[in-house]
Amino acid sequence: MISRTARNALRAVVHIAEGESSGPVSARTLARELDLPQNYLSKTLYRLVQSGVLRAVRGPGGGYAVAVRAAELPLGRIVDAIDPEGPERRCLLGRPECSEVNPCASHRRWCTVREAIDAFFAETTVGDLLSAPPATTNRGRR
Amino acid sequence: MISRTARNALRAVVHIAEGESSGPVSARTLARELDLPQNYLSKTLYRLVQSGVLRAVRGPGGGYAVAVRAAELPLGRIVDAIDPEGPERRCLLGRPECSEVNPCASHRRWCTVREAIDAFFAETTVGDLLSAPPATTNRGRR
DNA sequence: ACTAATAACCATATCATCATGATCTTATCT
DNA sequence: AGATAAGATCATGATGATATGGTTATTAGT
Repeated sequence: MISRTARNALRAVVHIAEGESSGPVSARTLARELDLPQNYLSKTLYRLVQSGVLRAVRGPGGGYAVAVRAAELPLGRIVDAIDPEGPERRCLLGRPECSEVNPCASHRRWCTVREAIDAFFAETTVGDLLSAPPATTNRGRR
Repeated sequence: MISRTARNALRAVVHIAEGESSGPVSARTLARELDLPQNYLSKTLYRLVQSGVLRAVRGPGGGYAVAVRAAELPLGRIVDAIDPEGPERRCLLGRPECSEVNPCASHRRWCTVREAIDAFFAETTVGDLLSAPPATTNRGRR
């Protein structure tokens, strides 16, 4: 569905957004807390910086911070920045000639599914994933 | 979404089902007509035989035939036979603790999407993909 | 029995993704 | 200016999916 790297990116951005008030989060800290290799994560974070999702602050005390308000950051924007090709756009059977004008029999039904997926990534934001950490006491946030 | 191998399997089964009346189709013929490497396809077909989707006939004049009526063969049965793990069942963020009893914020919405996908593969059959080949005259099948 | 067609199987190569380790660049602080 | 913390980048290795080539087993026809 989405690549492993993209899932890591989602986790990272959510984590960064959660610690937003305590200043930028370093790749080192992130790597430890998400249990991911630092350099691999670093590359992912860099792509997010390039695509404008994150802000990078260099030097001591630096790290990464979200560049967009979490509530206005759809998950799709993160996934698009990471997954090279985006989700498969072709016909399920790979029929090249299958399109809106000349749909194969499954095309219509498959489109419905694809639209549900697209809607999810377009409408769910990082903000939706914040807070309410299940196992934590939830003292009147917001 | 589904692996490339699974997509090849779908194409193969559809192709075999389409030529059902002319007897079994050999791997060689299939490979040529689908433009796939024969041995790779062969392995895929074998898995479909093992899972009861296809019937294999050995010896001269042999080949593969569908073992189930196309209209009663959901695409999911083919995909399941090929894709080792099946579709990702975990939380989008990979949170291990995220489940029905303790859903993360995106869980509910994501489930909706997953259900749409599951429904597609459960309800769309090979029969739905047969016939109506766009460029062919469609003389009153059924 | 022999031959040929065909599926079944095995060993290896290729390629993309994922991951690791080392090094370079930039910024802050003293 | 020098030391240090941090991001950016490069080169390489590991892993799994994909693909290839060859070998063996089974069946049909003669």
